[in-house]
Amino acid sequence: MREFYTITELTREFGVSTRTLRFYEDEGLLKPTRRGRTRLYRPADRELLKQILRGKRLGFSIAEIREIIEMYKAPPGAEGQMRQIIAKIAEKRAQLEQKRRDIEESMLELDAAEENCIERLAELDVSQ
Amino acid sequence: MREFYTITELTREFGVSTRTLRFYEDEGLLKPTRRGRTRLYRPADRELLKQILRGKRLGFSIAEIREIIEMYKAPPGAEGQMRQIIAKIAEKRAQLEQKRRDIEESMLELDAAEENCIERLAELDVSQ
DNA sequence: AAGGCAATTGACTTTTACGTAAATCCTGTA
DNA sequence: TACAGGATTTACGTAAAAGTCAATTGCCTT
Repeated sequence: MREFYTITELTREFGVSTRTLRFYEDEGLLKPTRRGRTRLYRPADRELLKQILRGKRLGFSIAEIREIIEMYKAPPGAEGQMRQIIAKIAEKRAQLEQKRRDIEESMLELDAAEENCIERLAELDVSQ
Repeated sequence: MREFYTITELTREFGVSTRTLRFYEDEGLLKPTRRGRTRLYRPADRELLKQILRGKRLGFSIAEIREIIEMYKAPPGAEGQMRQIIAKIAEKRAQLEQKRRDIEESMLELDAAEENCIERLAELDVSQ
C-alpha cells in the first residue's frame, strides 16, 4: 500500500474536485498532513474519504457525516460517554434501516413499472 | 379510503411543511385538485407524496425524483419510447443497488464501532 | 355582519455544498 | 535562472430546497 496520495490523485480516483477535498478539510472531515503547504493524504485519509462519499451517496449531509466520523474517532472515555456513543450508533443504524426499506419499496415500484412496459411491448408486437 | 386530504392533514401525517407541499407543486411533482383556491389531495396524490419523500430520504434530488415520476406516468408510447423507459428503469435500479451496497458497508462499520465500545465498557468494568 | 382562523400567493432570505476566478507560491527541468 | 505546471489561499458566486414574512382571501361561526 502506498504511503501517500496527492490531492489530484484522489480527485481522479474518486471523481471529485480539489475544491471538494479542500472543502471537506475546512469542514473538519479530512486532515491530510503537509509537506510544506501541499497536502499529502495517507491511506487512512483515503479510507475516510471513501466513507464520506458513501455517506453522500446515501443522502447524508456534511453535518451528519461529520457526526458519524467524530463518533468513530471518539476517544475511549467514561462509561456514560461510551453509552452515549452506543445510542448514537443505534440511531444511525435505524436511519440506515429506513433507507434499506425505502430501497426495497422503490425496487418493487421499478419492477412493476418494468413489467408494465414489457406488457405494452408485447401488445405492440401482437397488433403488428 | 378517504376521498380527499387537506394540505395540513398531509403535513401532519408526513412531517413536512405546507411550504414544502406547495414547492413540490411548483416543481410539477404534485398536482392536487382545487375547491376554489384551496388544495385537495386525493389518495393518489398522497401515494405520490410518499414516493417523493422516499426519494428524498435516499438522497435523490427534486430533478431526479421528477424524472422517476414522469417515467412512471409516461403514456404507452411507441416501441422506441418503451425501450427508453426500460433503459431508464435499469439505470435507476443500478443506483439503488449502489445505495444498497453503501448501506451494507456502513452497517458493517457501525457493527465494528459498537463492538469496540462494548469492549471498552468491559475493560472499564474490570478495572473497577 | 363581524370576527377568527386556515389557506393562498408572492417576495425575500437562508443554508448547504460546492464552483470559479485571481493572485501567489513551490518545484522540477531545460 | 527562467519558466511551465501544479498546488494553495482568498474571496466571491451560485443552484437547490426549502424557511419566513406579509398581505390577502375565503369560509365558518356566533
